[in-house]
Amino acid sequence: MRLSTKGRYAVTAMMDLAIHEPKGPVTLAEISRCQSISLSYLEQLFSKLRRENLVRGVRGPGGGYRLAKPADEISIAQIIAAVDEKVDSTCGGDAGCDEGNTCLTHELWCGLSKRIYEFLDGISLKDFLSRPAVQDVIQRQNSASNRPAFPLN
Amino acid sequence: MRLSTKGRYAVTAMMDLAIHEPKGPVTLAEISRCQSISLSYLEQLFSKLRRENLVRGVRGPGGGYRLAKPADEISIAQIIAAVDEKVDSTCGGDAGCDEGNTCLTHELWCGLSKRIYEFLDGISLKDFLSRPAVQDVIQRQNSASNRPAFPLN
DNA sequence: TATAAACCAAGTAAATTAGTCAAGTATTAT
DNA sequence: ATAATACTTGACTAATTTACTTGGTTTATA
Repeated sequence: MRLSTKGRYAVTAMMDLAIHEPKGPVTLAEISRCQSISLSYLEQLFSKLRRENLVRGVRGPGGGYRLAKPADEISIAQIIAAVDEKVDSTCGGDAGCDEGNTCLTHELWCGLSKRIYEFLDGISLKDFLSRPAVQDVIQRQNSASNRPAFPLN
Repeated sequence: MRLSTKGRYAVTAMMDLAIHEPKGPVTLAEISRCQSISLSYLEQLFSKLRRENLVRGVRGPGGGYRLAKPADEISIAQIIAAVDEKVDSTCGGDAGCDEGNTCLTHELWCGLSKRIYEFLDGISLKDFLSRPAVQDVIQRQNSASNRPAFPLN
């Protein structure tokens, strides 16, 4: 488990999708504009998210991306794991330490790493949707058309 | 909060210190050899750990590093925060999104980030010391002299 | 058919991580 | 005192990862 800006981008983008879910697909161009991330970088991230079956692309005009499953089946851990290259990390085994203490600390780290994963796996996108502030946004979007007639490009 | 190999190095090195605490100071050279991390890189990391008052250097022959406080007062979060440069990360505020949804997702991320920190702050080095496998090592080191008469350099 | 979107791939720039080198300073054993 | 040990600091380099760029191709809608 690894935690960097890359993972943050992916998670916030997924939150965006989750929030807009009732409204329909969200385009990467919108996310790019809103979150100030380059479009092509988003494309790369979403290509990985798609490969892990977390999002589904809808092609053509009016298309975009939406969640591939219900928000309560998508955990933060899944999102981060999807975009991070798995650097299998520890316990190469070739260290050759005096007393085997080496692999003891490695083992301890693995244990910690596992706990972090489990922690993040216990938090789903739906947990965010339940926040009052988010609910407000969803309400607003359902009640009125928010697409401006002349979108700024 | 950020989680990378850098933080892992710091945490495993600190585990090492905690395990050897009863025996006395641990030299960076030993950690370098055992964990296959370059000595100078360790020096950089430990310089940061010392600045945050997590370790204490003992100079002169027979010297090394030891924990600056009891193992139950040092959390994983503290260690990782010490070696990571704080990239204050989110909510630059200059994005200028249509409906303020931007800062909503940022806010959600900040909430998550805080929860991760709290989680890691709830895990102390002492938690590792309580593991049976670690206790064995400490026992072995207390009972017999482990320093070889002719250390390999 | 024109357009708006996802999709794809190769390459580049910037940032971070990791390691190296070198010249110190402090401490202790002898 | 002196030498050995070990920490301290800074500047520099290489490798890796992150982020972005460019230039396309498909696909679906209108």
